[in-house]
Amino acid sequence: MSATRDEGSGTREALTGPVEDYLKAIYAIGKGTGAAATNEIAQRLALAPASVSGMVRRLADQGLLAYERYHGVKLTESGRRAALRTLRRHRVIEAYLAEALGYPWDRVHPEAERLEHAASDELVDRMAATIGEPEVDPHGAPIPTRDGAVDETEYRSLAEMSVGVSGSVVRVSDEDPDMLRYLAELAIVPGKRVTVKARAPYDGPITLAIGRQELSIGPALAAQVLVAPVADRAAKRG
Amino acid sequence: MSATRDEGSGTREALTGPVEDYLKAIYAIGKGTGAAATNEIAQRLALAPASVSGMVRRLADQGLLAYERYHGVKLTESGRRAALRTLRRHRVIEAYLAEALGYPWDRVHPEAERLEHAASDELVDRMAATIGEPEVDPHGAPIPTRDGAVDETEYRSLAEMSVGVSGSVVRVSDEDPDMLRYLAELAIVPGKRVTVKARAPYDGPITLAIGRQELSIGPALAAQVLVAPVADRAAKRG
DNA sequence: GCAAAAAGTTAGTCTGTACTAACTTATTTC
DNA sequence: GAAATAAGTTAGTACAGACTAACTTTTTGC
Repeated sequence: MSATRDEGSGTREALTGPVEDYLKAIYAIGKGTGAAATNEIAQRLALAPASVSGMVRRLADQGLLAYERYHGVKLTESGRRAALRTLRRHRVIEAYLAEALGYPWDRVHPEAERLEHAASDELVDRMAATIGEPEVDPHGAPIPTRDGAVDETEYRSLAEMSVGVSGSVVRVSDEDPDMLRYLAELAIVPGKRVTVKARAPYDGPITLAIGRQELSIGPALAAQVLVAPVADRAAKRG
Repeated sequence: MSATRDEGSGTREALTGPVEDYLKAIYAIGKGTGAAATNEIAQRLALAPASVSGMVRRLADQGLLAYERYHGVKLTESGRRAALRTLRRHRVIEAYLAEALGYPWDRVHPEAERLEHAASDELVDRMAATIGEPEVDPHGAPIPTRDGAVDETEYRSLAEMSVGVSGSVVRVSDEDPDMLRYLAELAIVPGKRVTVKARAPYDGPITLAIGRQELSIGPALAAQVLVAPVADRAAKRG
């Protein structure tokens, strides 16, 4: 607490790729406000925990994180802004690749993962404008605005819905290409209306109605599909 | 010549950004075949010559360069291929930014300079396809094909043309935004027909006819504008 | 409430890419 | 062809970001 060095001015110098990745990971874990554990960060970034300890210290020195030894980290306001800037880049790029360049939705993620560190704000804004300022990326994740506002609504997953309840798919996890292809095959994509028809005990399969189709998926998959509640008269009519 | 380590296999591992920059610079200096001097590379990349000595050694170890101490470097076949891959990325990206996203031609270069290291081959190919497989970038530089073929025609610059001769502007240097804006103002852009009307002695201004306009530019600027010869009947009719 | 397990940190090392300062080789000039 | 200059190299250092191994702190389970 001696506060000798005056860091914290550091908000304008461009961040490196790895730094942006740390901030994104911490944001994702803490959902904006919560704390992130060293091991969780390490796992998400596929790094050794020791590497995270080192980096986290540096980011705290730069005023991007609040860090207390042995007790995880939280984003500061400036860290949060930086994370959201990167998230915006990532999602705008994903949306642009899909819309303007015909990328299939299972392949936008890795490309965006690299481009997000290289694209300028101007480029990202032009991309967004070109495809009509989308509000979500191809997987349904909300795109932060230029000034760092995001919809942080928490949705429930298909795995948490009771039998008989209907909902509208709003978002699916974007990182596993195989899973995305499978979901697309099943027509489980953002915007679709689904109803939980049955749920087998002991973590068994969940049976869904989508349009006229009925199908079953495992609970692990169901947990990756986020759903918004829907006025339930539709649930009765299937 | 003991050939203990088997390098040279190294053609498939992705190259780092700095490595791609070195290869591009060496290609640009040697125009594909010639040799590049340490100091020239250093100057082009804005690095200390000592740094270049170090990197050049490593690139030679990887089989990308032929290097003889105190005597500069040359690209090997594999180095040349890598350089052309980066050059293709760069120029396709420039063309795409201008065509598809409305970037002004004086601002595509720095953006492409960063994106060229992050974009996948697939992305670059999709960009090229989307804008109709262009053969040149916005400054007139030829775009290498997927399999590494480039038009290496050497054109003469406006500074080298004799009075009375006409030509068609094929290419301008792409690195100085101010210069590009000025050239655009003067309508000296690829495709334009120009005729050298006069040339003042002692490195004085060069007077050109472009369409109905007549204007003078300094020899330094003229040297940055490459021109293809044109059947000279047009020269008389101005 | 203490031992075992889990989580986190430090210490020391490595690689890539840069730097400066000092030295060596090549080229130019008279 | 030797001295001066230019060009290029080595030696030593730095920094970012990663690693493993060994240690410390916190949490958990009985």
